[in-house]
Amino acid sequence: MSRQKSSEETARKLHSAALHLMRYVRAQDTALGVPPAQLSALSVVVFGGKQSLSDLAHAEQVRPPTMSRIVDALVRDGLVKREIDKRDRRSVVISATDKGVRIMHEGRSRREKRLLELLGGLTKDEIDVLDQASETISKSLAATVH
Amino acid sequence: MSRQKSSEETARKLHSAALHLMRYVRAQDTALGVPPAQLSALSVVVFGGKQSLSDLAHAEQVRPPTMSRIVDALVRDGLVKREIDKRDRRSVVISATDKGVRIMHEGRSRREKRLLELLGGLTKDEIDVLDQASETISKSLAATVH
DNA sequence: TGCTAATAGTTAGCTATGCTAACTATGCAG
DNA sequence: CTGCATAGTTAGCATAGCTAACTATTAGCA
Repeated sequence: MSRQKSSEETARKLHSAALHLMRYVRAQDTALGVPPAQLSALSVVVFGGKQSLSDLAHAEQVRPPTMSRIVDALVRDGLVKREIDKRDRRSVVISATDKGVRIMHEGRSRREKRLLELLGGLTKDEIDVLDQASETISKSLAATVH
Repeated sequence: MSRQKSSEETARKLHSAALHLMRYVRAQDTALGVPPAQLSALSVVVFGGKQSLSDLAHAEQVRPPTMSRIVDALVRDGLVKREIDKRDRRSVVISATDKGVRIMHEGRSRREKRLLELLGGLTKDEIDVLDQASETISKSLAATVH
């Protein structure tokens, strides 16, 4: 029987757990040799498909000039392609190259492997609790429009 | 009745939930006017007490030159004090000023308020699941030495 | 004791990443 | 066709990460 926890205490523990978990998985990314902002933008393009620079900037919560420069670096390193939209020549369409897709999949696999190592020492019940908690968080965040 | 989930799926969901949760709470920090690396270092000093620059760099997982510059900015803005250690004059001791403590407490309160808003829409059972999940993650991370 | 090695920080200089302001090019409304 | 709106880029600033090289201090030991 679990005693009643205060929401305040749960909020603090949740914050700490999420903070350290992200720090733990992000450590894997350095092996790819792609800096964090570029890697994050690349993941949006690889898993979300080709899109405009504005859309990409919005998805990553940065301003267009910041994303423009991140795309510069990704193009320079051959991870994405930048093309003018034929229907609106002001707009550019960013899409992943084969190399970009390959690197992103390697990155995802590394991060998942790292997380699976962590889950490896847990019981089925504990994993089920993590699964439910993840659902709850995602659902709450989706409901809180921002 | 929950069906059997694969660990792979849980790992992906957990990663996504933690990523978006951190993005959500971090958005509160901009109101403080203290950049992210400085705010994070300040929290270590405020909640962990006075310590050397090396200890601080280690806690934040950055190199000493990086932390030296972050401390420069915090000293410039009057949030921490930098003093020479009397017992080892090579070493410096970083401690929070009253202003640093005040700002950090305000930041923590903002983040917690934000998280509590999120937890506010949940049932007691759902919060209990989040509490257990947080415990499990923290325990696993502590057990995995790195 | 006095030389040598180790340790703690800083400085210099590079890259990356965030911003705003100001600009160019294109599209749209009338 | 004129004028405003929109998409992106350029320029310039601040922050934050790194390594290499430096200074100052301490510790080890022959």
